[in-house]
Amino acid sequence: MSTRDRLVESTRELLRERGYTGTSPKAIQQRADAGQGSMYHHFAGKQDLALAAIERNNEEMTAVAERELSAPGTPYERIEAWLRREREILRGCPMGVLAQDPEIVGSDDLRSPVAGHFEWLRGRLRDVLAEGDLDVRLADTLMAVLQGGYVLARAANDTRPFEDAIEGAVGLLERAAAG
Amino acid sequence: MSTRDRLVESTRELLRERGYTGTSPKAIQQRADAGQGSMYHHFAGKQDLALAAIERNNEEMTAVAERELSAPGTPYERIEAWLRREREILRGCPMGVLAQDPEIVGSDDLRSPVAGHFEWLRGRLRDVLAEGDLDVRLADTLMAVLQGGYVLARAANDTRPFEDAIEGAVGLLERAAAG
DNA sequence: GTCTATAACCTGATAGAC
DNA sequence: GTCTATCAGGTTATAGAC
Repeated sequence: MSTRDRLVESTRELLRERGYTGTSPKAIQQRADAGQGSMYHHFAGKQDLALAAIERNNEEMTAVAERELSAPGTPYERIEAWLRREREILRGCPMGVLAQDPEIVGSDDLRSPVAGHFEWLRGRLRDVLAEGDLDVRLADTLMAVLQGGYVLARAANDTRPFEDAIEGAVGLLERAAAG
Repeated sequence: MSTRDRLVESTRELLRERGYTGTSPKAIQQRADAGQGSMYHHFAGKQDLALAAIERNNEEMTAVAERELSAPGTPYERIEAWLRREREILRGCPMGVLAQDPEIVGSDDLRSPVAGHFEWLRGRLRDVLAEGDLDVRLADTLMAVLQGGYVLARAANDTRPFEDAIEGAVGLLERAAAG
């Protein structure tokens, strides 16, 4: 792995663990085993590093969700599979934690790529919901259950609130899909 | 307002605007128009200030939710009223933003009071759901829709995802309450 | 209760040698 | 590409005078 790649991977890990505000260039360098000069050779600074990390997150997360949402099965089944996918709940959602960081929310340059991922997902979910004759506004409801589930689980330091939130949503959706 | 009270109110504002990690004692002093020595006379440090701010948030938010959930009306109507209450969406939930801050999640001293608020709300919602013969796990689902709605809205810098998430949830809940 | 001084370290970078 | 030196300012306090 190149120094550049190690810097990006270290940034991704640290952004998820500590958020943008809580992540320093120094910590990134240490985790990547790269020097100060090396880091500033490859990237213009902290924001530039974060943008590269967000782009990688976006690529990976989009690929995973697309696989589930375009799999064989009914619209309900595909959405259920996406909702129930195993997640590292207490580590937080790699994109969601960024969407909550005040410094990211306050900067259009940093916020836009995060917003872009959620826009893509919203659109993709709406397609599948429409295919199943379901209310397309449920795209936001279901995405919110996931993001809020992370919030509640991390507050409780327990995965249970996340799991209950998902099961409750699956139950309601099943009813709507059947009806 | 006493210096002490101004310090607590300034801390509440800053925690909501910038999170725990992004809030410095210096910024609190400046907003409260209090000196360094004054702040350290009233509080042991940043964490102590945050604990006082979280406690005030808890008192206020508990009172507001309790009013809605114990109002006259059917269980469905009371939950709908709570879900649809007007909120300052793009400022984020005062408790939710704390539940997402890595430094808070990583410290039991800071996380516990935040967790306590959500536990209270979960219990109160379960009471109302049970009264309406609804699945009590929906307490977490509905709380998650709210928290996740904030996340999506702030990512988009637009209240629409929050509003759609809530409307979708109200629709599903109405169906379940009718069924 | 409030003030100023001091501390030791971190922050996010820039400069220029190698 | 990577290194070390340097920088102005912030961070989270503690100490002791007033």
